[in-house]
Amino acid sequence: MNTRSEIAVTKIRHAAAELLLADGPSAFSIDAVARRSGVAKTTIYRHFDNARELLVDTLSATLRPQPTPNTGGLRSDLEAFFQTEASTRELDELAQRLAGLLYSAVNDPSTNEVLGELVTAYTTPMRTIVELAQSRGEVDPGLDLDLAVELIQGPFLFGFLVRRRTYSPDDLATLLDHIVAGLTTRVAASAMD
Amino acid sequence: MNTRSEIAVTKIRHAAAELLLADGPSAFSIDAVARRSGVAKTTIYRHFDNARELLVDTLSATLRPQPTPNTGGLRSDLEAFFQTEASTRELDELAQRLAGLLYSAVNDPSTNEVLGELVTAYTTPMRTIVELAQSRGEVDPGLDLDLAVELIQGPFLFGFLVRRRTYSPDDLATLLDHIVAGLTTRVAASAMD
Amino acid sequence: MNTRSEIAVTKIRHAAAELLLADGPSAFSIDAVARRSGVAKTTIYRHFDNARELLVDTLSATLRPQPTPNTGGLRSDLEAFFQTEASTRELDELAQRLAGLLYSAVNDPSTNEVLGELVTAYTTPMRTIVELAQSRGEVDPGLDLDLAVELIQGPFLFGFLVRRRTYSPDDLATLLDHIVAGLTTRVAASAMD
Amino acid sequence: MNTRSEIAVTKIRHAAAELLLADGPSAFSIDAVARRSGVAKTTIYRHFDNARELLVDTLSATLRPQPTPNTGGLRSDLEAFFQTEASTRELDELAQRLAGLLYSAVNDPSTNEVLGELVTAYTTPMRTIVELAQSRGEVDPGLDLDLAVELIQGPFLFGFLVRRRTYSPDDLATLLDHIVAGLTTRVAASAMD
DNA sequence: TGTTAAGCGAGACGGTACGTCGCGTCTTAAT
DNA sequence: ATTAAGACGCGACGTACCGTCTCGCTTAACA
Repeated sequence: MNTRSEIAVTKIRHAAAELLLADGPSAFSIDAVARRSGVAKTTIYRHFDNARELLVDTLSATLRPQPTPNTGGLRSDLEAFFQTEASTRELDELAQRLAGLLYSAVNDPSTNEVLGELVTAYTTPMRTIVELAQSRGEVDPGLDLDLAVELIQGPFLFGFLVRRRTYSPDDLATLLDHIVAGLTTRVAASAMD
Repeated sequence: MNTRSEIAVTKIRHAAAELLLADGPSAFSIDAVARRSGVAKTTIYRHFDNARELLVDTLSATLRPQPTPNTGGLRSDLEAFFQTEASTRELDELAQRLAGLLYSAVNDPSTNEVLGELVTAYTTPMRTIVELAQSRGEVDPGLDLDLAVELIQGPFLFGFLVRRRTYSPDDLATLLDHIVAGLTTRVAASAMD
Repeated sequence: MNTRSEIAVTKIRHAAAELLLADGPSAFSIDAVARRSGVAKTTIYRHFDNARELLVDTLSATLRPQPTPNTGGLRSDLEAFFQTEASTRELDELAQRLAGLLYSAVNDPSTNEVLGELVTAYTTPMRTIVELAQSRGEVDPGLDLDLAVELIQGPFLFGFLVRRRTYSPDDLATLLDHIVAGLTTRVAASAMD
Repeated sequence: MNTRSEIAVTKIRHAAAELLLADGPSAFSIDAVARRSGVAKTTIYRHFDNARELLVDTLSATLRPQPTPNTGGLRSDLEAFFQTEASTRELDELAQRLAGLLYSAVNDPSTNEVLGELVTAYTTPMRTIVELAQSRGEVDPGLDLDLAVELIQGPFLFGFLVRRRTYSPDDLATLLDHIVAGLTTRVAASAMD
């Protein structure tokens, strides 16, 4: 398909992504995208309701899910997952995009829906890792997958987004050790509380 | 002290907080603050370098650290900490402020410093909780406090900021169970990696 | 043509002229013109580079050249010209506009060009009067037209702008008598100096 | 007298004159004068009611009257007067100051009074020149001195302020020839008109 | 010789205008 | 019917200057 619309939208998306990644979110504006893409502002607004929507579209386009490792063990799956992750050097850009997305989502319900879909897509590999561990008996099959994802991803999110830190291999190992220990420990029925 | 400056700054801060909490961050602007506070725009700029700075000032003013519980055990300390936290209903506002802060910090170095101080202030109670647990022998005294904080706070941050969820008492208990299990498990020297 | 631009520019010019004539130049500002005209400030700046340019545009729009009398004689031509002129009661306003224009021109090169064009337009009738007198033999055909204009208009400019005076018919007659006498006298070759 | 007030006023005047002459009227402001003079803004306002007053004070301080030549003849007196004048290269600055003064006077009655005094002071030499010519019989003793001054100074004012031109010696001679011719011609009783 | 009041510096205040940028809407003409 | 081109109203941005207003500190003159 090469309709005029599609060509225009493609140009818009390219220009938007370039602006966002090269010059940061403060350089991102409909006017700037129009200038850079050569597409008229009117046309942009025909395809994106407002600036936030284009921003979110662009942000989410740059957040690509990880592949799902399958090494046969929880600990090594997680290592594989986060090592790939940790090898990325565009952590700063990623943080910018993620923060922008969270900020938009928190202030705008429709963006929040987009975020929901993105989170689903993004956490699917992790859910699969946990499900495999559960089927292997490493993890309590009764453990809610959402909770598991939070237990695993949460510490990294905190370090990444709040502390803006990176992990040394030692730190990464320690973190994973404790996360895996927490996950694999069978826990007393919490209904006692 | 009741100098003219201090009166003006107080008025500015009040108006800024009102605007931010009542009408959301999109209603926040220097002009709006000037109008609402009755303080001249010039005066605002005399005390705050730019709009972002006033925004960050306002956001951080509304993020108040938790008290540090001391119940004699890690698990019960955490319960106390998060139950207080969880009982709050202004989670949405808190999320907005936090996301705004993270978003600003990620795009502006000077804001990032402010965030750093805030994080320090905010995580101090949690560090104390962990230190007490270490002195009691519940937690490995060799565990880095930053990592510990990430292991504890991370899952909640993920749930809170990314998933925008609240926890049922059961979920909360399960989460704490696994977190505590992870923390209290002595872990083999990670130098093996 | 009734394009949007032209409508806007017309509104701007009207409001600017009203402000300038009614409340004086100190009441003239882009913001005030925007308020009164109902045209957005942005739009004003789209058509006028800055406040001074709009001011000069407005000042010059209100300076309209005189018609050229042709009575058959220099003296009576001048009488006709200045009687029309002298009958005007908006001398004060005219002085304001003229002084504003001179002041702007003297401090800004681009305004000076505008002034040059205005002066050309404004002195054309007088040049014609002199040329006719030269063709009739009343005035030395070798006399530079610029000098002639200065000789004629200069005294009135001085009285009008510096002295802020008006002329009684007697005074006017005396002035014209001497001016005409000066012009019609054949003068020795000035190369003697 | 070297009271504190006088020292302050002197500093203010110096700074004001420097600013006005060096950087032009657009650089002239109370704040700038305060900065440059080291005198507090408060003190400036204690001695000058407002910015315009200080501006006019400064402008008039830089306009110094010419000496009165006395060569024994009208034509040579005028030559002497205007040659001195014409030799000055600060014509541009003079034009700026004069235009500023006229502009202020035309828009503010109290400034207009100041202008009146300045004009009187400035035209006194010319009045004296004419009076001498009248006593010599060169000029009609019945000619009003104000009119005479306008006839003489007017053409130069026009050329100077409106045309921003300078005169070649030839042009100057021609101008003076015609002016003198106009002045020395006995004119029929103008009551005929 | 002290005391007191005027004048001073320092600088914040409310206010208005400046000129710029981005938003989202609208109109016109070309494709 | 869709697009390009670009003006429009709106409103925030951050800056400069206006003239006013405390404040203490310093002088000078008076008691």
